[in-house]
Amino acid sequence: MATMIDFSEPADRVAPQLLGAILRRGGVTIRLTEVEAYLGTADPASHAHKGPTPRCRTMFGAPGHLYVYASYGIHRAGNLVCSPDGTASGCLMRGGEVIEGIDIVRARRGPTAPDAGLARGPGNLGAALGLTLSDDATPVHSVSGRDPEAERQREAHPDTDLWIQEAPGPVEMVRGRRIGISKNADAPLRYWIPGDPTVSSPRSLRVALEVL
DNA sequence: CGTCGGATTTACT
DNA sequence: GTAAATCCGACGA
Repeated sequence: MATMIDFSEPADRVAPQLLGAILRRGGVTIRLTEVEAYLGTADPASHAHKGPTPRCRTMFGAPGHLYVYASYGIHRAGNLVCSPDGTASGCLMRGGEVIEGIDIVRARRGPTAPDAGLARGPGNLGAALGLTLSDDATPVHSVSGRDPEAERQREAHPDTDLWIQEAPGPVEMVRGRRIGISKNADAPLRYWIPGDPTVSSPRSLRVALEVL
C-alpha cells in the first residue's frame, strides 16, 4: 500500500518524499521537481531562525500547512510546513512541472513563459498555484497515491483546496547547496531531480553533492 | 515611526 | 554580468 507523506518529520527528511510528488490546487496539478529544506531555529538561513515572528509563525504551527511569504515584494513563495506543532521546519517549493491546468497557469504567468518554466523557481511556482499571502497557513492534505483512496479523502474534505500525494513511482534524486541565501548556504539541503528541465537552478549551481 | 534587506525574476548591456 | 522592479516585515529609535 502506498504511504502518505508524513509532514511531522523534520524538513530534511520530508524533502526527499516531495520530489515527484503530485500537488493539486484548484484546477492546477504540479509534479514537484525541486525543494529546499529549512531547519527552523537551528538554521541561520531559515525565517524561523530567531523564533516565531508574525511572518513565520506558521512554520511553528502544525505540520501539513502552507507557509507563504513575500519575496522581494514581488513574488509569493510557498513552503510545506514540517516538524511537530511548536517546532519549525519547512520545505520551500522551488520547481515543478505543470501536468494539469496549463491553461490556468498560462493565464497567471503570461504568454511568454516556456512550458518548462511555468513553475520553475519559487516565485514562478507560487504564481502558478495562484498563491497570495492570505493563503498562508492553509492546510495541505496528504493522501495516498491510490486513486480511490485519494478520491474518498477529497470527498470527505470538500473545503480543502490543497492536496499532495507521494510520487507514483521511484524517483531519481540528488541534493546539494541551497540557492539565493547568504547564511548556511553550504548545507546540502536542496533536493532535485537531476536533468529535469523544470529545476530552477542555473547549470553552474546544479552540482550534486550527494546522490540519494 | 524610519530604514533596510531580502529563501527572486526579468530584461537589459 | 548588471540592474531594476517593488513591498513586506524585522528591527531599532
